[in-house]
Amino acid sequence: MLTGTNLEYTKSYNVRIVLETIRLYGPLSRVEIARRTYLTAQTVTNITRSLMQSGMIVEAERLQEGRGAPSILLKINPEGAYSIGLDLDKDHLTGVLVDLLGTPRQQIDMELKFPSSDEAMDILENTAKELITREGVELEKIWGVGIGLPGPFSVSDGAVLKDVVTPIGLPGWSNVPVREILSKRLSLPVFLENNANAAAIGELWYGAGRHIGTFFYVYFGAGLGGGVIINGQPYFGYTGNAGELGYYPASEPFDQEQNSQKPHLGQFFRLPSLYKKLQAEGYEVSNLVELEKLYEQKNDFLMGWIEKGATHLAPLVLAIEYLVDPQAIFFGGRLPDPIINDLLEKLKTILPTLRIKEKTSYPDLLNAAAGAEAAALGVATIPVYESMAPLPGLLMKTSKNSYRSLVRPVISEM
Amino acid sequence: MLTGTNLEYTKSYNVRIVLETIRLYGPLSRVEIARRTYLTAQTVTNITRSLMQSGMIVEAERLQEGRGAPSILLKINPEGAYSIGLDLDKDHLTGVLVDLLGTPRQQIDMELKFPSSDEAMDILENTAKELITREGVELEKIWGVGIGLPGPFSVSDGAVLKDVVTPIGLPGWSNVPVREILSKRLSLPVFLENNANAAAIGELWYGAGRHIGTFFYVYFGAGLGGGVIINGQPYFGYTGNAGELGYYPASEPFDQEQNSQKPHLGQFFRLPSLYKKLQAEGYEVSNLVELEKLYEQKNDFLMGWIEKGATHLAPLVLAIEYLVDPQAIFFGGRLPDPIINDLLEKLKTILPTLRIKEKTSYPDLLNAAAGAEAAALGVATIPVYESMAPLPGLLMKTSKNSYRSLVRPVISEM
DNA sequence: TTGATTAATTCAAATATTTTGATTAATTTA
DNA sequence: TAAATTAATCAAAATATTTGAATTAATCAA
Repeated sequence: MLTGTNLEYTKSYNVRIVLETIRLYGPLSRVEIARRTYLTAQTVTNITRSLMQSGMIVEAERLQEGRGAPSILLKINPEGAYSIGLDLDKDHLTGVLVDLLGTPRQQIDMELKFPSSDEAMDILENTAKELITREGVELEKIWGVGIGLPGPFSVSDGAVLKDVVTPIGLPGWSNVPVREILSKRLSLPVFLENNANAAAIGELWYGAGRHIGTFFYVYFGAGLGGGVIINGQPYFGYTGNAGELGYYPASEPFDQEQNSQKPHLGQFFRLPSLYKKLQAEGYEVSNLVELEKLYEQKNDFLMGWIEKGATHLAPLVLAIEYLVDPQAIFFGGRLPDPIINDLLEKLKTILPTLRIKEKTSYPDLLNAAAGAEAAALGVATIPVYESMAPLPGLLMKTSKNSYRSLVRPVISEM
Repeated sequence: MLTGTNLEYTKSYNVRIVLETIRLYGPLSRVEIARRTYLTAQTVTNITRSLMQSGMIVEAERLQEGRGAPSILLKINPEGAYSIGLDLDKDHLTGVLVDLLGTPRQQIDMELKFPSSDEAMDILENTAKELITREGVELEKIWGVGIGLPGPFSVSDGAVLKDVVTPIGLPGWSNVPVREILSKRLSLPVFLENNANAAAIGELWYGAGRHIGTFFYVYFGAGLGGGVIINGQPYFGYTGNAGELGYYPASEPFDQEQNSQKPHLGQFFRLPSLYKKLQAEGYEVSNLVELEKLYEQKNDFLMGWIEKGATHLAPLVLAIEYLVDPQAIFFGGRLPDPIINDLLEKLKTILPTLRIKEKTSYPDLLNAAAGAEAAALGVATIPVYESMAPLPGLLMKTSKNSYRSLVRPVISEM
């Protein structure tokens, strides 16, 4: 898979480069795009012409500054395409329909309790269809459906593309061909991703990651997950579980129920487990709104939980710092914003006590842009990312040009 | 830095793809190269013609199998180019001159004691010149000089390209323009790299990494370092210190002298510190040969040291497994081979006790191909890598096409 | 008001590289 | 010995970018 390239591939790549430049820095004039991409103005004219014909971009106002002909600004057409994201976890489903700029147009939330794979397929299908109906958009304009599932996955054959999944967090699921089932039922391209990676991709494409190329994303879902973005590209690891820090061993057990398993970090951040502990203390908390309310009351037990969480997270954050050396570490997902912020503050005081002082800069610890629906927005960006991002693999003559295809795939003897 | 591409870039990339295909799988016929790269036979003919003219490849024997015209096999010409690697550490210098196939032609070893930057510049210059004289090769055929220094580096301005360095491990060094000084004195391109990254690049280019795209390299030098290879590309991290696990905090202090610093893993694996401990126990050991001899005697104290080392390394190896998820973790550098092997065996028994059982495959723990001179061979490959590797950045219209340039560089507002 | 200047965009031709189709050469097979 | 097969190459076609000139639309200065 060490393949050459040609003009044809060059073109499709340049189209995406132009599109991405407009998306990130637009509205921009053709000449300005040429200046930034080092393409010629003529090439940009050619490319933008076809992009306008396909409705992906539109001309905006003229910009008059100084002498000469005023430039015509180009911008992404939000209605140029749509995408659907469905984030499924042990205890809930969030579905969103977004436009080309990532703006949510429709959203559906649902409480669940460990759905079986058959139940889940029906729920996912119906939610997608309901979103499309509500927005009243024709099927051709929808680029695809991204589906988020809780990682890690048990990958039986080492396949990088996870079409058939066995999510460890969803009991009873075993080698479910999610992609095949739903793409057939919905007549749309379907992409599967673990929700931590999805949240990271969302942050990369629409959030602060637009201007940060290398970051780690710590995702609070039903448990604890992680996603890695390296040089502007999602990084999945050899088995597809890179960044999965939920099962990192901990020194003490956190969860009485799950004492069959060795103690690990994900146990601590399991929301149902936190609710149960709070209920044992006499606080009636069973959802995020109530949790945030309790936090606003500066509840002692909750404060202690956050402090303890930061203490347990710190060594792993340090390992991320030393091993991955990212520009930033984002924290996001299904915890109330103020609680994440508090956790970050506490981490920021703990980390310096652990570090051996020698570097001049350390990764920023940041609260992720999208809130509780981060994963849903994240998976919704995958079809868009797949169609729009200037993936380096596009320049090579390989048949698979997925966002999951590697820059230089593992070399195999032929 | 989101740049387009064109035919010119396409060509230089295809040239490297052909070269790399021959290097990895050669000798190969033109048609076979075409089949593997998805280029046409005609294109391969054109490219190989110019590669033969520049002396990088040569025709080998004809291969007669079955009907049709026998194919003419092509292979890398070892004498097509040479490269020099100089690995400097706190206590030694290793210099090698290698040919295009990475075969060492000349080697120089030297014991040192914390050389000042001025002393080091002289030693490096003289060693390079001596290597060239001994081999008797003309300067034009030498693609460059790679210089390995102990990481981590203090990067004052966040520059990714480390032309001016302040290695923390070499006291007295401060913002030394190593690249400028030595490229002037030697009239050759000079590349700087920390020796763990260099060893990893060496393993990638000439070792087992030829067929493993994503791996971590744990490097035993004067202290403990690490290098990361992701999808066949060296990964450096945002500050250039990715994989630097030497300063990861440890639970107990290992080194009485350095008790001013907080305890960290690098202290444990410091060779001088081990020698001192052994001497305190009454064993006269002060170099690698004597250390290996002691190991062959199954010395109790040394065995205990290895066991303890494995115990302290295990949680970090697990973090690599969870965060980076590589196909393999290599262990190499300046520890005798049998000791590394022993350490690996012990790690392999400790790790399963730490893991929460849920994955079907784990990274292979492997002894690196090159021995004590891994870092020197590694830095020697950098000029070759820079000239030959099909770096994805080559396809983009950026001025800097170094092996350190990113696939999709950090996006900056213009 | 008008012509000169400036800058954005586009048309048309040139350029460079890959691809396509045909040709030549070398070997095996019947 | 002729047909079949495969490797390698020649020559022409195809395709995208680049180059250079032309067009368009604004400002500036007399």
